[in-house]
Amino acid sequence: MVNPDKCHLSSQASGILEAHDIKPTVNRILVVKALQASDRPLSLSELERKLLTIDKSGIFRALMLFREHHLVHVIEGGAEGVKYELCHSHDHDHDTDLHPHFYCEECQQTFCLDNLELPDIELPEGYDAHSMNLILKGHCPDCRSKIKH
Amino acid sequence: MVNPDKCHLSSQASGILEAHDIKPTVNRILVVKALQASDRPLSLSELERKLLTIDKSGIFRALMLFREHHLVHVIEGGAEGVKYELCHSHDHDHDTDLHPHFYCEECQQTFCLDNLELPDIELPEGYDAHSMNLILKGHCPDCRSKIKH
DNA sequence: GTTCTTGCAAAATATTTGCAAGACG
DNA sequence: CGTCTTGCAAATATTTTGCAAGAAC
Repeated sequence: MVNPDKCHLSSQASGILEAHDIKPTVNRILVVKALQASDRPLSLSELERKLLTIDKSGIFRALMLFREHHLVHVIEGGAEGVKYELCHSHDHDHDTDLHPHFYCEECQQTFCLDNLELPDIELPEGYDAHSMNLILKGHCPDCRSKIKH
Repeated sequence: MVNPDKCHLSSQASGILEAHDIKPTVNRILVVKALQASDRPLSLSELERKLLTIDKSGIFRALMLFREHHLVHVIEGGAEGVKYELCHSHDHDHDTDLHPHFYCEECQQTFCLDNLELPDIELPEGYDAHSMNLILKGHCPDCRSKIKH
């Protein structure tokens, strides 16, 4: 659970990192800010393009660390490999704010459908799930209107 | 829609291929049979390991062709990249038999939950989806019992 | 003979690690 | 000083393509 003492700094990147028990180094702060600045999940290579001062291995290691500490979660599917997105929940031990995503096959962007809930799936006896990855594919509103006209 | 004339051979791999308007070559038949023999989706490298006589590029090209002709669909997420699964529907122009999958983080296998339906997601205005990829992650019944004891 | 299919090699992508130098405390 | 972090280079892994030889029709 979240420790309230750790939260009052959360709007700053370094505060977020500390709240997740991650030492806030310069590079890590930049990675968090890049993720904060985006309204959609970003792949490693997208982050590389935005963070020219950091080597990709550094970005990668930051993301792995963030994932362990439940500061980012991972979205698979769509294309261009795995994408990363900041967790917005205040639960620092689990990924509780997962939501569906939409991958546009035209512009190849992944959108968060964060006002939609993940469905409740009744698993067969014996299965034990702790997370869900749901991606819809098709055309986003922008591309759809461009194609029409 | 399906042409009934094309269907009476469908239990044979070559019949399935023809029903999907794919010329049944030796290699393609082998790929179809490998997929038929599996109760779960297979990745390209898993197919490579099963089909030692065919080069991976050949398997890859067969799968791409099958995908275009809606003979396989693609499951993303889990790990070890993309997996392929035979379509079982008789609709040769769309993927209509999609279902959720379960990825076991212990044995790293992907299971079909083909008795479960994909949920109905109410997309926001403007989005237009034609397919859905839903993967649950956790532990499968086998691994779960092994871990317990 | 023309088109289709295949294997091989290699390119293109993506992910991950080793290691030594430097920063931090 | 000892530990943690970083950049660089390189190893892995995965997917995809070019091309020429051979098969199919």
